Amino acid sequence: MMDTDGIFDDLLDENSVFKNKEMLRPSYTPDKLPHRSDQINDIARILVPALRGETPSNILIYGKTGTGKTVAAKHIGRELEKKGEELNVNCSVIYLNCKVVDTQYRVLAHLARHFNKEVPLTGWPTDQVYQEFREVLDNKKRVVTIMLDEIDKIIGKSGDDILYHLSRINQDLKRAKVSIIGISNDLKFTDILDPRIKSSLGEEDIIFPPYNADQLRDILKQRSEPSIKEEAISDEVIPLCAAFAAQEHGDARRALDLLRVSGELAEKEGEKIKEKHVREAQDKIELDRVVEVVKTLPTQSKLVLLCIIKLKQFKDNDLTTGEVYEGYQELCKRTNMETLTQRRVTDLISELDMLGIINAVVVSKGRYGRTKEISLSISADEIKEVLLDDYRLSNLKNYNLSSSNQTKL
DNA sequence: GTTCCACAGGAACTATGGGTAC
DNA sequence: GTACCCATAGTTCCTGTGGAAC
Repeated sequence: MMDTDGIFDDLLDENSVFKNKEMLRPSYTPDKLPHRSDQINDIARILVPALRGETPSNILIYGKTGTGKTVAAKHIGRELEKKGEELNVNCSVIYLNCKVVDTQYRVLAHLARHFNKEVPLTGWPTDQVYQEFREVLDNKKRVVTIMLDEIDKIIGKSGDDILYHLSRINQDLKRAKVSIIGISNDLKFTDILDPRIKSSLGEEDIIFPPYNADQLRDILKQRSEPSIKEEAISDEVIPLCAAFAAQEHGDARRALDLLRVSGELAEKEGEKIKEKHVREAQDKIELDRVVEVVKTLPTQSKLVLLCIIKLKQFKDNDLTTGEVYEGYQELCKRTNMETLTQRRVTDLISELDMLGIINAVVVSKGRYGRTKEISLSISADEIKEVLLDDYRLSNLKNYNLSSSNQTKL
């Protein structure tokens, strides 16, 4: 008999700080959305013709991540379908995330399948899928609201055509009526839209502004009451989570993540949630984000990053593009990898900068040229481990860049 | 004021691979 | 099955640039 029998019994018996952790996950849609009643009422006012069997105006919803756009849209969608059932009006809402369903063909196929029309994953001409969708949609009287989340992800990716078709589909329909809700993080995405699509799609614009710290506190209170045991949380925790998330452009998702991770850390230590757990959670979330980004970098970017980390071991002040490129060439030779041009490596450095992994500033050193000063903005040790996990880079574990390189530094 | 360095970064192009049309 | 389209990654070529040195 193994002494690990009943391991789950022990863990289940542990004092948990949570009553229902699921309510703190971003995927959970609450019944009430604090501080979004104006936006919800505006959208509802635009959609109410659907309940009378008329076509609602198309809507574009804008707002940064974590401002409640998707949650609000889904909430309204549910309410609309519920009310439609009560009133015996055939009113349906189809939600699509354009980051996942990201081509014209896939969008149309997804819509057709919603009405039980079988469409192969590939093979049909897009026009045929459109025709099939239109026919199945129009076979009875109904009002359909199509929600296209992250709509900016299909713009310019043959997505202009699908938006053009969908925004004009009502002209080809006899019984059914369609309205479109586009949801975007990018306030400027309509700038690159065809003006014809822009005018028909954006009949109504709704903006979701970022939450401030007070509003985030209300949201956290509302979610924490049913999800965290009252005696398991200190008073300062919610205001601190709200303050941290308010600094990150008022992101409610970040605030909820902070609270959930703080709870998990406190639970692991068998304590109630305190300020220190929030601060630890803040670091953990940031590190997890960076680790995730680094893991999914292309190998060449990983090599550039590893080169920067290795060079920084021997140099206190910032590195220049030239130094990094020299070191990078050496690592390429060592790993038998193809060496990219300096032009390309410059771009990779800029990309790493944009991801917040390194900090690269263009500086002029007068007669000694113009370059980028590069420093790390993350903890080198943890990221180095992640990079060396890549089998193509693993033989660089104990390799130091050549002495000629280091003496120059 | 001019020169010069060490790049930055734009533009135009090619190669490649996956999706789409027929 | 094949031709075509398009996005992405990368290259080559080029002009532009801030400021120390002269």
